Amino acid sequence: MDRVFQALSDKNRLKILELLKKRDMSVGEILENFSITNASLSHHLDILKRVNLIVSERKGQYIYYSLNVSVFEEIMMQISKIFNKNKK
Amino acid sequence: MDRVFQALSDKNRLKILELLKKRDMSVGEILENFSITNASLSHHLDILKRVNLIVSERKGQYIYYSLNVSVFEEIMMQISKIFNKNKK
DNA sequence: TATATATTTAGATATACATCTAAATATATA
DNA sequence: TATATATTTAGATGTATATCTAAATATATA
Repeated sequence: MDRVFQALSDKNRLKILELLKKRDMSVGEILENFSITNASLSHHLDILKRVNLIVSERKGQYIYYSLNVSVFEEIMMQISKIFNKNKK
Repeated sequence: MDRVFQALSDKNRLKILELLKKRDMSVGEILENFSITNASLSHHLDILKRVNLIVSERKGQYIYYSLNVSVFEEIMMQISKIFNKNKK
């Protein structure tokens, strides 16, 4: 769980999630919103992918990224567990 | 928001929250559950306090820490925002 | 095969972070 | 005033992280 929070603890990665909230995007499209290199962006995408916050799918030359909404419930539950007093 | 996630991204700090979920504890009581120095623990408590995840209250010689449940709703809402597609 | 898109690798740099030790400071109690 | 509890400060160390440049690799398309 700490690795998920770690993945969420960077402004640029939160911004990536914000972008993907609106619509699925290719790496190039995502990149337009940042002033970092594609190598750095790939690194951030890798981190988000490793903890299952995003998923990728190739479409022709492009690789499209999207939010992995299915992991959302799990994260909410974990956080809920942390704060729910009087419960195991 | 990234600062909250940053605060949550350390195993020891998550463990502190786990402990305080069960009951309020003094620093000494918390410390018994770790093998770090009191200086390091104070540092972690400071980080959690700065983002309002915990609050402290002096009782005589002791200072008791407890979860700040009121911030819970806010965090859940923020995370919900990140993942809720089709919504601003 | 050449080009476009993306990832990966390697090495470099700078910053942040977790931890320690040791000492100083602060507050409350005996 | 001496002791207990906790925080803070300062300096040190080691590791992790974000970023870069440059090059290599992979996949798909023209």
